[in-house]
Amino acid sequence: MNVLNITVSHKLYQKNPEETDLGKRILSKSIELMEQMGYEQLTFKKIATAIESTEASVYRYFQNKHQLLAYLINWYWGWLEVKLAQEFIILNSPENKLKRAVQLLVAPMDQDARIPHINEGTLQRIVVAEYPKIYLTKEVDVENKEGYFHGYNRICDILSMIALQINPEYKFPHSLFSTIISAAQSQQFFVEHLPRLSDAKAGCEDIIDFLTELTLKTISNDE
Amino acid sequence: MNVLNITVSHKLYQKNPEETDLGKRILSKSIELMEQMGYEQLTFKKIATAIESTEASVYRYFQNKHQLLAYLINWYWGWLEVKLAQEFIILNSPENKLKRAVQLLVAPMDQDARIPHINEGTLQRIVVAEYPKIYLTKEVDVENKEGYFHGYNRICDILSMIALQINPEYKFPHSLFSTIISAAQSQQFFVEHLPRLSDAKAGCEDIIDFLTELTLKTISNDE
DNA sequence: TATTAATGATAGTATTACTATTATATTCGC
DNA sequence: GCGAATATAATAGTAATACTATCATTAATA
Repeated sequence: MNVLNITVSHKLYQKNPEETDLGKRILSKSIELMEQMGYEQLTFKKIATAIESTEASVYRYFQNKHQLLAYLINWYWGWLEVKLAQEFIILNSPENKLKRAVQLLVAPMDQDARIPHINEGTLQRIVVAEYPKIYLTKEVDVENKEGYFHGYNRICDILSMIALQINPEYKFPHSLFSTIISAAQSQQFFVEHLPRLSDAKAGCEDIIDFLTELTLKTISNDE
Repeated sequence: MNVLNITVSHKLYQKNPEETDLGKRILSKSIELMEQMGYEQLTFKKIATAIESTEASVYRYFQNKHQLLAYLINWYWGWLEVKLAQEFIILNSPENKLKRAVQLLVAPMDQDARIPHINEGTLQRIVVAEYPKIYLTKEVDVENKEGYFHGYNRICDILSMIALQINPEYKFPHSLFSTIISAAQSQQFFVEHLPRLSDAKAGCEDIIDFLTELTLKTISNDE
């Protein structure tokens, strides 16, 4: 029994994969394969073969690979929002909340035993490696209306509100946090693959320091 | 006669498109079509038809669409480096250099009449809409060795050096400028397509203000 | 003029991204 | 326990894509 249930907009699937055993196996195997071979190389045929089902069955759950990726990524942001809410219960100052948010964005995720069909750590690596692909398309405006980017928008709103508690005069909180969140992803990628674009050493500490300092200095109102 | 010539690593083409008339027509039409229909929808067949040539001829210049995109984007960074160098001749303070760099990243580009086969403004919009696609692949490590990301690395190095003149103690200059450059692109995209992720109004002024303040506050060493 | 290089014309292949159809197995209301 | 609905499997097929290969033609060049 799932105590916790991340809800993803019904525009992001044809048939809810969380409701059936086959659906969960599709999610589980998609995450595993996408991390291994990358978005481009993954096909519905490969997923189907790996779970001993058929291409047509996978298509009943997701219109196409793009929708599947959007589903997974929205699931991730939904889950991150739940994590943030849990953490914020015991954090009082907005500074500490923002610091913790940065840590959650960058530190490797543990698997949540209540949700065995989603490996959160692997999913996080998928987000790092594939995230911009869901919005850098010509369909972005239509898909935005359908809620494809809802999860990301919400995280960005939440962190913006906290920043405004520190400095109500700050003019660009949404720009700042869309930048911070995207830098959290890309710095992880750069450390591993394009190290000249980062000063961080392997491990997440340097990235956390960089982003925390960037955030707090930027929203401070001392001149 | 080209006074100015942007050099792109020979790993980024099969046959140098700048050296022939057909090559230049391929570049020119690729830029036009990619901006119109987006990277995913573009095919070598469509380029060939549009310039009244053949698919096989386009393949003689570029191995595949990915290499073509990498070529165009490297051309853009090479060209931006030339622009920066020109501007820095008359700018003396590192602060003013960084401010001007941010403006160049975000403000729409004018067409350079000396290079009629490259529309710099259109190319800039391609970079905004497609840039992360060249490194978010499983081939990133191999392609990095082949110099696919050289142009970006160089811009990032140059700006890092300038920042260190302002504050030699700053620990994360490369991380900062890879973040700033990527934010320059993504904020332009968000303003147009995902406005909840930005506070900027249409036009480039707000984005420039946001990025300039972010940069200067972050590298300042007053606490 | 002979040679070479560049391009055009055409054809072909393997893979991908689907759609359609029918058969079988399972579940559910009654 | 039966019929109906639903989910999945099995199979086939199609249009488009991303190439590769071959050969003919044209232009440049020595």
